[in-house]
Amino acid sequence: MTPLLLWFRRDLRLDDNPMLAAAAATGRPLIPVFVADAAVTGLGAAARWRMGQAVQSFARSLDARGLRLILRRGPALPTLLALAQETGAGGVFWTRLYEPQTRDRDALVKETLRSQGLEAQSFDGHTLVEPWQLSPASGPFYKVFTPFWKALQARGVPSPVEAPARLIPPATWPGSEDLDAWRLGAAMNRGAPVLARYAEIGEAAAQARLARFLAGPVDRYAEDRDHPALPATSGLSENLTYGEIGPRRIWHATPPGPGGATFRKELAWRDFAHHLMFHTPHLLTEAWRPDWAGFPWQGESDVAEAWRRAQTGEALVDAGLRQMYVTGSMHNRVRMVVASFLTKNLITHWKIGMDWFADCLTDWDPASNAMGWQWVAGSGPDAAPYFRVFNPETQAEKFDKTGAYRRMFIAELSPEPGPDALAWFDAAPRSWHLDPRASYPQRIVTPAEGRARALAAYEGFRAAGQG
DNA sequence: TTTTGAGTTGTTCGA
DNA sequence: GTCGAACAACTCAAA
Repeated sequence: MTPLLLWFRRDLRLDDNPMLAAAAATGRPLIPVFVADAAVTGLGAAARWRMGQAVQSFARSLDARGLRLILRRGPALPTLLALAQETGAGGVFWTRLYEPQTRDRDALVKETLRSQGLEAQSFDGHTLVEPWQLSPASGPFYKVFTPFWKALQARGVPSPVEAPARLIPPATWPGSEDLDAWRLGAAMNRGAPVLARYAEIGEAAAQARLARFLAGPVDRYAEDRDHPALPATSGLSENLTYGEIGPRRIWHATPPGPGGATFRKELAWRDFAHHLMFHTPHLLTEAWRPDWAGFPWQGESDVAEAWRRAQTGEALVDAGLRQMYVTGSMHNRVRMVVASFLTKNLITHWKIGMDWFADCLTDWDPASNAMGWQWVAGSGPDAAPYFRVFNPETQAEKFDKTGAYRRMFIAELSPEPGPDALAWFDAAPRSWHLDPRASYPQRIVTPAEGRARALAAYEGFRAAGQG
């Protein structure tokens, strides 16, 4: 009975973890390991900080079950091979992920381990269903959400598996590195203590979040989810990102009725993004529609910088960008508004916006973000038509009528700014020279100008016979 | 094989 | 204030 290495990546949970359940069922000693390779060190600042928190929390919950999380730095393959040698492990188990680089890495790991006589087994559980399990009769994968959604419901979502009752430790533990020495939060500078006020870290916190959502907000989810000042959403994307909770656990916990159904649909969107990324990996890096490759997006500019610094003078846009900088998250509706503003009103490349999201979001997920940005920009699957330009004023009037959300995050708009608005001045770089007493900036572009600019750009592109 | 209905999230304008 | 149409044309999925 040689030990098994459990290579944890984004499945940092005991519950609803098919890999862990399968490993426990073997009755063999288990050695959990987390490897900080380029997939970790290459994360954006906020996500890297948050990953460190997730790892720390998971290490504690393994401790409580008599196991340890062994930490190692370096490229995954040699690190795992060395650890297997060191511990006499007979194999490695892990939960599958679907980014192209990750798939390449994991395929090589699997092949190499097996060629050296070690077991290598991967498991599902990161998504509701595997990206290849749903397909239309007419082709290999879905390109439109609604048929995907119908097919998902028809197929059904596997039940979550319970946390294993018994986990067997090895006779001796290999050495582990020190998480603090990895300095995963280093790039956050002043932002880390601010983010820490908002983050809800670890499996227990994720379960509590789900329970809180199910105890109230879910019933009004369909009506309230678009209003960013309301506590109407689950906030679980942060935890799903690190696998602190499993999507199948969430799916099966939600009630029937319109609130639950609308919420499950959002979970299905997460799966749809993974489905698209799996079948068309260029979703992450290039215009998904090839005919959009030549669209005249602007690159870096003063207006792009003003957008990042939440100084566009458009209150709903700035509020969203400040919410993201301060809390590591942004309300879904506002994500669309800020993305539309950047890509359409400012004709700036969606990758510039996506890169900023990657740096700021604690719920950063490449599939969901690439799909979302390309959807807004018009270059993506099932994309918004070019004439669909969000008017930030109209959106604010519709979804933040009282201005509560805008005042919540913009100190200059409130005589007595609250803690969320002030937090931005604590978190943002000193080099931005921010002053809470300064007056709120003028608009860098009015909604009318922005709309005209966007429509003209798209019209020109179409007239040039490319769009 | 061909046909047909449908497609996350909007805005504006004019009746 | 409310409502429907226009804003394009195309691709996708399923019958």
